[in-house]
Amino acid sequence: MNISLPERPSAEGLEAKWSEVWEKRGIYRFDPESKKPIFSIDTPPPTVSGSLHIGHVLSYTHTDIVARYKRMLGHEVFYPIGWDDNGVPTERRVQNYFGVRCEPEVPYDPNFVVPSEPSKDQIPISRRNFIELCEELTSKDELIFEDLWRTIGLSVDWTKTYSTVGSKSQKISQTSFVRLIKKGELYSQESPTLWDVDFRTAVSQAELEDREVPSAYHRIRFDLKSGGSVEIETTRPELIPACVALVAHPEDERYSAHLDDTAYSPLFGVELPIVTHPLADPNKGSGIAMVCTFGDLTDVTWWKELSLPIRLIIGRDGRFLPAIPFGGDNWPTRDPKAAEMAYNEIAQKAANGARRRILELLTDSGNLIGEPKPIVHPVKFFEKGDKPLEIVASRQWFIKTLDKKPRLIELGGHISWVPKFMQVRYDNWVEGLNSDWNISRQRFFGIPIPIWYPTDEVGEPIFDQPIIPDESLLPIDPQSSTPPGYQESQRNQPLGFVADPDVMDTWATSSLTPQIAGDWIDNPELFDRLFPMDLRPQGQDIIRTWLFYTLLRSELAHGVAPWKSAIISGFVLDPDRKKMSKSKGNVVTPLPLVKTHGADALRYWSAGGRPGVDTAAEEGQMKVGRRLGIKILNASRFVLGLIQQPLDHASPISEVALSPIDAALLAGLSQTVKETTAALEDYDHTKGIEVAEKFFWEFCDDYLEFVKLRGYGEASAVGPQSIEYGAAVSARVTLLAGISVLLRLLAPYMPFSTEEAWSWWNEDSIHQASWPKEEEPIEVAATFARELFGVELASQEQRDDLGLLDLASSLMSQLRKTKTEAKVSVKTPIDSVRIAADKKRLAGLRLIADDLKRALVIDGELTEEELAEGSEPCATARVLDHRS
RNA sequence: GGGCGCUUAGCUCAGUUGGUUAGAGCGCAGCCUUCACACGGCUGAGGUCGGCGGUUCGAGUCCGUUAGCGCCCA
Repeated sequence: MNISLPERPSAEGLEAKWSEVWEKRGIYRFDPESKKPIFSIDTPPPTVSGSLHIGHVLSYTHTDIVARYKRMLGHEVFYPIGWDDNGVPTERRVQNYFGVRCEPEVPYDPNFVVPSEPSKDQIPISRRNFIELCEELTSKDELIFEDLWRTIGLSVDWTKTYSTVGSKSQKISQTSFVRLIKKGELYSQESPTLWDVDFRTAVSQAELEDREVPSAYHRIRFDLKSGGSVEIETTRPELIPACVALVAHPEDERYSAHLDDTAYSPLFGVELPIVTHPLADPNKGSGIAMVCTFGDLTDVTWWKELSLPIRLIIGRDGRFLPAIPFGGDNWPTRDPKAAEMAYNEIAQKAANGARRRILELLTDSGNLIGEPKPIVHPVKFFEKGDKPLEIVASRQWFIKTLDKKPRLIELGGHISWVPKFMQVRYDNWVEGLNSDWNISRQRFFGIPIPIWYPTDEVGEPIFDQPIIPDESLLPIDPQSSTPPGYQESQRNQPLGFVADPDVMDTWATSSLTPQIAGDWIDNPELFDRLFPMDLRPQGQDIIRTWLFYTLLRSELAHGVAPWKSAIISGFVLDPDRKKMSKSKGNVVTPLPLVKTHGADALRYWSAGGRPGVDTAAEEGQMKVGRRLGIKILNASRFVLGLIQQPLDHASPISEVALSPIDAALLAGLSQTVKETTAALEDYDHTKGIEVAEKFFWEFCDDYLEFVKLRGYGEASAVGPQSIEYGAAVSARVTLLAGISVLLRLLAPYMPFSTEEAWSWWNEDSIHQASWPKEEEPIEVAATFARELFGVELASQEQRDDLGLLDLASSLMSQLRKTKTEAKVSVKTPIDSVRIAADKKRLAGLRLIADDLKRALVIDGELTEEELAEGSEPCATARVLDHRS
């Protein structure tokens, strides 16, 4: 054994030193040729255009702890990482960062240079220029993330990094798209679609959020053909021109007489049937409501189930259309002229402006009854948007989802959820699904939908005959490649073709991370060995998106759940346990913290966060982690330094008896191995470090102090007793076994300080060392005895039948207290100790008395008193105070 | 409105199948210049486990109810 110790151990600079060495040696690289069992991890690709915050450290560290543990356990660990740089967040960041915006009509400018300062008015640039800027910025952002990951010591295989817009992702995503069409699981349809008017794109159910918004009920009178009138209440009077019917509950007798009647919309005079539907709430307002196309999702339901006509008045920019053909087939009205005049007042206006004007007109016409009733109600927003969603009719691609709800819930049950209750979130989400998954996005930076459409004689696309590329052609961008059988000159021409202009929803690609990372298309043999993957770690906020969609795609492509286990992390809260948000300005960024406390310290804090439990970003915990790291270095240095001390023995000796307290320590160590391992097997990393750390501190504070003088042997400067060679060997090999095992137990948590300490006496990385087994402490001690001292251990048992560890701790603590109370140093000798304990403990005492005397400098007599069985041991002592 | 989680020492949390005096770390106080560590060590003071009711020989732990906080869904 070659021991090489630093003068003074330091926790500074370990991150840079070791991450470089690890990378150079490639110790985290996945070896597809390996015969070891594979452990595969489907890591979350972070959105690199988002800001880096401490939450990233928490969950990624949890995953890394698992990866390191499994690696030491003897698995070939598949642990890649990706970047999710696809989609709206990146586009928005590029717009703000460079001061540009994408205008697809603008021609490509190969010489375009962004201004040094982002201009206030966004410069319109071509789609291609825009995408180039997206690529430029994301690759910069990726480096920032990668740097953090390396600094906190994630043991990912950096040769396997992917991006969700990269060509491999594009190939896999488009291949899946094409296969789903062929399987009949993907269809396109012109249908009402939730629409963000600012981003001008469709959004899916998973991207919605309800926000409480102030509004008001307006009571409005509709005339009836038969004479008389009915009154409805609405929060959106501006949609009156889009009204297609009035609806009441089937059992509401107030309106049953009117069912054959026709109503006229105020101002526009459009003829409206009066219909019934169970969703009409008799207790809401007047009990009768107007159905518009479309004000909300209930309107969509009524429109669909009651086969009502469609009257669209809001365009994709959120403004009212310039003109409506009143009096035509679709807009029968008793007064087309008046309708047109009224509509001209709101044409081209946005929703709020139109509402104000309509209310004025209704007041003038006498159709507005009473005062508006202010309310606050939930309104659907795109989670990244600022304006309420509108519903427009447009053509979109959908993945069939609703018909799979029972199967998806069943598959959720095949996954082991950590913690278990997170499964409920998933179940609730699936049960509440109300639409198929719309994956078309009218955006620019993303994976193109790989479809063209033939055009008819006037150049209109024939949507129900999409031109689907052969898989072998993928990946493609239909905007720049020509479909088979066509010339490029036929693009956008009558009897030619057009490309589908849209890109896919980000989730439509990132739901394929197991397939992308595992090289599904190009390396199916490897993919089969990796999939289903062992572990999916992720945040609770994306159960309905990333987790759900990945499960859906796995079912569609493979018919199984994509992972064996899913570990769901909680949120990181600020130090005051408030949710972090940019607007509150309480976002904690990780880099300054790594700088101050070190990577192991941040990891230690992370390890304290249990799965599914929100965790506060507490610097206090990081300081504790820092201290643990330093303790690991110092304790290791001390033990190794002790081993290096010469140890003389008079006559050759071939066998050494393990001292009872040493056997007890090894027994405790074995128990610690057992408990730490069990915790990690359960993905309970918090329990794991708790157990290992507790024993480590006891090892340092009690055991080490207890036996260190014995370990010095005759070289000991303190204590009058002569120490046998064998007793010194016993202490030394036990101490060394202690750090050997404890360093390894702590290695997944504290990779830098354990590696540093390990490197002083080992050639290989601790992260490639074997995870300790329960029987290992004694075995390691025996090996050290043989290798370092040429002796065999007489007894090969690790046992603590008499509770010697506890007894030693308890007696030391009591005697230290005596010295503390006497206000003397620990070195001050003690005279006349009297120890009262039960029979068993007194027997134990005799086995450790010599160490006790040495450790606490007991000069005088040690007397015993026997107590009843079960009594706590009690030490009374007198200090020889030389100062008095 | 429905669902899930949380409520234990000043702070952050642990408490396995209900079983004697409820644990840890931080912080705090006091002590110790101890030859691994002052980026340290030792010792100590802090809580009737949110409220109420019940089951039980016995409840932090089980049941009911209520309040507060957080999250998810509508």
